[in-house]
Amino acid sequence: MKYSSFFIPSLKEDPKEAVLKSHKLLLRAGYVRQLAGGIYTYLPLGLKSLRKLEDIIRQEMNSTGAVELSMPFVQPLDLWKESGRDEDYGKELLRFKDRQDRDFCLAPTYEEVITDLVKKNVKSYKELPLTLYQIHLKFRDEMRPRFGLMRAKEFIMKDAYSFDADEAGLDESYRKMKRAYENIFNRLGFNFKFIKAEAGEIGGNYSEELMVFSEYGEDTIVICENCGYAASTSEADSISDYHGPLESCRQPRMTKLFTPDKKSVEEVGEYLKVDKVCFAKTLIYETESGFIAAMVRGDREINERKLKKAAGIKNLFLAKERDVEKITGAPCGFAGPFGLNSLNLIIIDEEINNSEYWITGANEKDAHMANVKPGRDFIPDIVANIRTVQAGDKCVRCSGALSVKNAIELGHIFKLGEKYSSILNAKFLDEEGESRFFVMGCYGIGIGRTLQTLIEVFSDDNEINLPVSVSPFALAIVNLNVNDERITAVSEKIYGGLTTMGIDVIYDDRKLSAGIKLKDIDLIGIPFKIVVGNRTIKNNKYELNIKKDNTIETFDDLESLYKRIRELLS
RNA sequence: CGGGAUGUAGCGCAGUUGGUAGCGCACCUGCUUUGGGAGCAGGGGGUCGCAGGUUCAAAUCCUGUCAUCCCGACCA
Repeated sequence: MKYSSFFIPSLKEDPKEAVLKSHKLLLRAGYVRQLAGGIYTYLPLGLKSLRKLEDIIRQEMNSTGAVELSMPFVQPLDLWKESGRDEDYGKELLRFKDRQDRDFCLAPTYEEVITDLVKKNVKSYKELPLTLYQIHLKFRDEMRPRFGLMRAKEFIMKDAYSFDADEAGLDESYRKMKRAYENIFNRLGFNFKFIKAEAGEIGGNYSEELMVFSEYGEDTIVICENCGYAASTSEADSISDYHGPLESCRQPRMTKLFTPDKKSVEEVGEYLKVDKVCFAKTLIYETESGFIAAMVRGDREINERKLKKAAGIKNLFLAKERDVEKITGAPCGFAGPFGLNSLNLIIIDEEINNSEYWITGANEKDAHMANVKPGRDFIPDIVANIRTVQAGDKCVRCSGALSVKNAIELGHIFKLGEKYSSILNAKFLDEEGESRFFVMGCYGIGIGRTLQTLIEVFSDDNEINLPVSVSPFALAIVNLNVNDERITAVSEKIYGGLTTMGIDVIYDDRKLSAGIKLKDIDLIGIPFKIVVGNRTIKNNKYELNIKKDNTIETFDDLESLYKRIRELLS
């Protein structure tokens, strides 16, 4: 491909709408352009890269026996009403009407359509197991799309759906798919991990997320280097810590401390010169069944998901200031676990119960209470693990030190069981002639997000760096001076030679100064580069630049150059 | 949906107390250049996001609205 006839609108400066390195690079290198918030055009370069990524995924999917198809992006809303997800999905499901005034929606996912398809076309256990997949658009009307392709409203996904006769079959399909995912992400060179996850809107019995470690990931996950334990921060558990109480706090009754204008644990700790771990903080939450108080150690955060579960409630948010004042009789910042009005429940973290003599708020302006002892000074209704794991905590499995890392979710695999087949009444006949629901699984990979993550993880601030397998071109030839006949002759000879060899080459034949062309080629991320200029002619040697190692190899003749390239690309 | 920021040439930005809009890069023409974002000369390009209002006069002040981005909530 000649650069002059291709379309690569590269940008010299960072576009102001991008913050994330990978997002800036995608725009600067002419891979994508935004049309509206969360809606992108893939430019030729981005599309080439995307296709290569898709092919890797296709190969691995096909090798598990999965079969590709393509389902409609526009779907009748009736199907969603039937499954009940018309309501469940809420505003993320974009609805509209056709000219006949019939309701339709843009597909945020395809469980309904695939289940309907299989229901109508698969009748016997003899046709199972069956795994179907597709690679194409989904649309979710996100409240806040951001970071380029990382969280877009319209995005490309690989989604696969398995159909089995029973649970054992599902387990096998799931296992195969998980292995395919491992192959895919290993081929891409990612450092990743599967973690157990909440099933969310898709639902089902069991699911795992494929997380790739990256500083800028939107998710935080907890991992144990020692035993391999990994879980999302919202799920992770750690062994309760025990901090012995301060000697000075070991008193037979509570003692009031004067803490003028000191509200946060931070402020009070500094004022009293006491470590944050000696505090127990009390937070008031509003729930569907009234107000509750929750306590964790001063240096910790409450895990609201765990709190909901332990308290048996669904909705939870921090009480408004005015309500806190009503309940505690003091301004925000001085809440303690005793003498609380109109409160339904006090739930405390295990760590609070394990130790004694805490410092808490005194429910009085400018005062805190020391020597507070659970069971003596207040009676908790529930003791449970309601804290968020933090770095340094002890692993629940092996007591090793846990660390907390940011990660990006690139894949999610689910055991759905009979969730959709039962709702949509999708059945087959088993060996005994009995009618049974299909046992399903579903498996997704965010493709655009994966492409951007490759760039995020492997590139530096000014140059995209992609593995050869997904780079838009394998090799670039840069003609430094198209006005020089000798240089052009050599460039074109190499271009012809490599093209004949079937190598995906981009040849920069533009009438521009050398610097611009070199910068552009480096920016767009081509792994190998042959520069042809005066030096080539003078020395009668060919130069091959290997981007990954930042090295240059020189060759006396084209044969040895071609041989080396063939070697590098194999 | 709450909080915040920004909308001026293709891109990045400046524009003071209100007085008829500018810089860099890019673009076009010509010549000279070509191993890391070239030089000289000439040139084109704007409904200052949009709609109202105040004023003799609005990019500038006021009101509304739309868009984009960030934080949060939400979702995965």
